[in-house]
Formats: sequence, structure tokens, C-alpha cells
Amino acid sequence: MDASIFTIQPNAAEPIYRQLLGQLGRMIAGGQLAPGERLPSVREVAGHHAINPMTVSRAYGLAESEGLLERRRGVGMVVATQAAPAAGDQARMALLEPAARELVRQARELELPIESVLKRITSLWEG
Amino acid sequence: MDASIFTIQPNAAEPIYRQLLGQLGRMIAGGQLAPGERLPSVREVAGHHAINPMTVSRAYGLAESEGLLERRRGVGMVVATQAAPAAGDQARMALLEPAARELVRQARELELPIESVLKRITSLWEG
Amino acid sequence: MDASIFTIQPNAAEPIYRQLLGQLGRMIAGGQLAPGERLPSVREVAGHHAINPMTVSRAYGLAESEGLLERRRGVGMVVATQAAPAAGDQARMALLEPAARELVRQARELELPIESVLKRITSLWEG
Amino acid sequence: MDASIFTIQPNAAEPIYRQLLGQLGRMIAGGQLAPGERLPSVREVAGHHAINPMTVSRAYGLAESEGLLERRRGVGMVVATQAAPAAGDQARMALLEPAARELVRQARELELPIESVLKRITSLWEG
DNA sequence: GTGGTCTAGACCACG
DNA sequence: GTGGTCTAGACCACA
Repeated sequence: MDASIFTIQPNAAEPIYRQLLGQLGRMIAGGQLAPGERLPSVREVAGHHAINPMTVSRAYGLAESEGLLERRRGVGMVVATQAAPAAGDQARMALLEPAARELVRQARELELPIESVLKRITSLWEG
Repeated sequence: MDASIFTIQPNAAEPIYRQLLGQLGRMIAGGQLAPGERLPSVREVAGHHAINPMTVSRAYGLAESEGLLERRRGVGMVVATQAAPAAGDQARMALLEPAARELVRQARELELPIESVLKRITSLWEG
Repeated sequence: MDASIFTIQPNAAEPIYRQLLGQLGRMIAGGQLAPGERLPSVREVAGHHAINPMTVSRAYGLAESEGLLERRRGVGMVVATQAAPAAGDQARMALLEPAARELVRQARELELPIESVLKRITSLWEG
Repeated sequence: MDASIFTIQPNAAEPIYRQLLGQLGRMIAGGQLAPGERLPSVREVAGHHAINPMTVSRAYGLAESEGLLERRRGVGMVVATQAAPAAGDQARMALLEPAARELVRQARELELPIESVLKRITSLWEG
């Protein structure tokens, strides 16, 4: 399994296990991780990103209790079969809402024109 | 002085003093707070938002050490006279960069079409 | 960890957290604290000097925001790996500049002969 | 009277009235201000340095209560006639002691060679 | 175990 | 009136 599916920023304000959890949720909702698909093991992820295995384990555990992942004996963690498989646009959009609202709030405080903001977003998207 | 220039979300993950600090930085860069302008006193802000004065003081103190604010003895805090006075669009855009990158990353993980994202942003902007 | 690396003067005009911050900066620049080296924990320092943990935490936090220290999650604070590792004589001398200027200014106001001043400094150094 | 006998640093950590008080004490001990000599008025000093008259008044008042100055009706403040007139080297050296000790302590923390320190002091003296 | 945040309240220093 | 400092103590988050 590829442990590099995750992007970790060790010094970010958001705790590592939350970064993992958030990415898991979005990648499952977006369909990049399909139901039944195996996840990289705790050790792989921890080793690859040089973080504490307990941190990865915690993220997986929380994902399990949220119904995102399932524990398969002798196999490891897999994407839950009943996990919303590539939820509709509307549902996925809802997951983006917090980030979108925060962006707009900050842009307002900076008194930036909406056009510049949209342009920058598009540029980042394509980059 | 209007203590309501700040917006506080007590339950957000971001600590209160950081919310204040971030808003200060953006409002100064955006020109909503002009160099030399007086800020609401620590006690006013604390009273208005029902938070501890020390929390506000902490934000003001950090803003001072970042060069955003200046302490005028016996007067209070004012926007630093050498603070980026309505910095150029480019500089202000830079302050939005982290939020923009985060949004794009999440949108990618959700495999959302860029059009939907831009539409939602525009809608939030106008709302 | 040795919590006694710091010297605290509770009755000095300089606030405790500033004393700690200043000493940290000089000991790192002087090489007494090497990059990567672990610092005594907040609780150790607080207990050893009978001061409030928050006071120590404040010093550590400021040192972090100045780039002197780094926070290692679950480990504690360590000297920043990119912190001036035994900066050159010149750079270290610069940190002494304020104290040196203040001394000279006072000596001038006292109209003391330079020789006496140098002699006293040497004597204190050796003492 | 020349209001520029004082050197004021409005943003220094040391409060303004203390800066004034310290300079007064040293200049009297050093003989730059002779017993009976008139001091610049509160208004002159305040105006010249753009500080609050109350601050100057406070320094003068404290100096008076320390026996450094005397209030002459209709004249203003003058250096006390019984103020140690150009105290002996030893007494004046004592007034320099705090600054000297602080310098040495910082130099030690910086692990600077004594020679460099003495050289810098001499250089500042002559500069 | 580590540091971080916040509170309530006291007291000080400055103007 | 202004901000600054410190305390005692609680609670949280992370590893």
C-alpha cells in the first residue's frame, strides 16, 4: 500500500491525527478511496512520514468509529463497504463548506476583490 | 472605541487570541484599520465578548511584537505607523494564500469540479 | 533535564519571562545550548524556581515564535535546528550591544575614567 | 535651560520617569550638574521630548524626595546644595555596579572572550 | 509524560 | 483611564 496518499504537515496548527482523519473522510467521499480498498498499515504510514504510530492508530480508530473504515482481521483497515460511496455533489460540497466560509471571511477582512480571489483559486487548482 | 470590530468564535479549534491576532493582521493589511488608529482597549474587548482580559492582552502583545501595533503609554494600543498601510493587492493576497491552498487541497480530495467551488465562493461572498 | 540552567531574579525590574527569554537567546547564540538539545520541561523549570508554569510557558512560546526553539509534539521544546549554531563572534557581540551601550552611557554620565570601568569589568569577570 | 541634557527612549522597557531619575542621579554624582544649578522646567523637558509633563514632574518629585533636587519658589528645581558634590570615584563606581554586573553576566552567557568585550567598550567610549 | 489555553482575580506601573 | 505581570487552578490536546 502506498503510505504517501496522506499529506502531513507536522508543524501545522491542526493536529496530525486530525489531518489524517480529514483527508480520509474527503478521499472516501470523493471516491479516491473505494469501499473495500485496503489502507496502508499504521507502521507504513508512521514510518513514511516519521510520525508516531500511535498518532496514525488514533486517526484510524476514530475513522472506524465514524463508520469510514472497517477493521479486517489479518488484513488491516479497509474502506467501509457501507461508507458513502462517492457521495453526491451536494454532500461533498457540504464537506468543503467550513474551508470555503473561512476563505471568504479572510478575503473580506483583507478587502480583496472577489475576482482576484477566484483567479487565485483557479490558478492554484490548475497549478 | 468599537469593541465589536472583532469576531470571536469561542468554540472554534483556533484559540481566541489567535483569532484576534489573525483578524488584526488582515484588517490592518486591508486598510480597515489605518496606521495610528486607536484600538479598543483590552478591557473593552474583553467585556464586549465576555472573555478574559488576559486573552485579549496576549493577542495585542503578540501583535506588538510582530510590528502590527504600537503601545502608546497611557493611551493604549494603536496601529503601528509603519504598518503596511493598505499593502498592495499582491501582499494582501499573500495573506490569503494559506486559506486558499487549504481550500483547493480539500476540494481536490473531494474531487469536486472547480466550477462548483467557484460558484459556492461567489455565492458566499454575495450572501 | 537540568532546570537550573536558568537564573531568575524575582525582584528585578525585568519580568521573569523576559529574563528567561533573554538567557535562552544568549545561551543558544553562545553555544551552551546546541541545536536539537532538549530543554527542561515547563513544569521542571517552574518547580525548580518556584514560579508559575504559565510564566515559563510564555517564555518558551515567545522563543518559539522568534525561531529559537521548536516544539516537538510529545517530547517538549528543543533548540531550533536552524538556530544560529554558535554564531560568529560578531553576531554574538551584537547581542551584547544594548548592555554595552547602556554601561558606557552611564559611565559617561558619571564622568568616570574609562580605565576604572575596564578594571572593574575585568575584576567582575574573573571574580 | 537646556532641556536636551536628558536622553529619552520612549519605547524602552525602562519607564521614562526612571530614565530621567537615573540620569539626574548620575549627572549630579558625576559633577555635570553642580549644586545650585537650575534644571530645565517641567514644561521645557516635556515639550522638548514630546512626553507628558506629569512624567517629568514625577521624576523631579522623586529626585526631590531623594535629596537630589530642591524646589526654589519662583525659580524652579535646582540641584540640592547638599547633594554629594561630585562624589569620589568609589562612590560613583558603585552607581555603575548594576550595569557592569549585567554586562558581565550577559557576556558570560554569550561565551564571549573578555578581550572582545573590553575592546568594544573602549570603542564605544571613544566613538 | 509534554505544552497550550483560559479563567478569575490580584497587584503594579504608567500617564 | 491604559496595559503588564503573575498566580492558582482547571481543563484540553497530543504522544
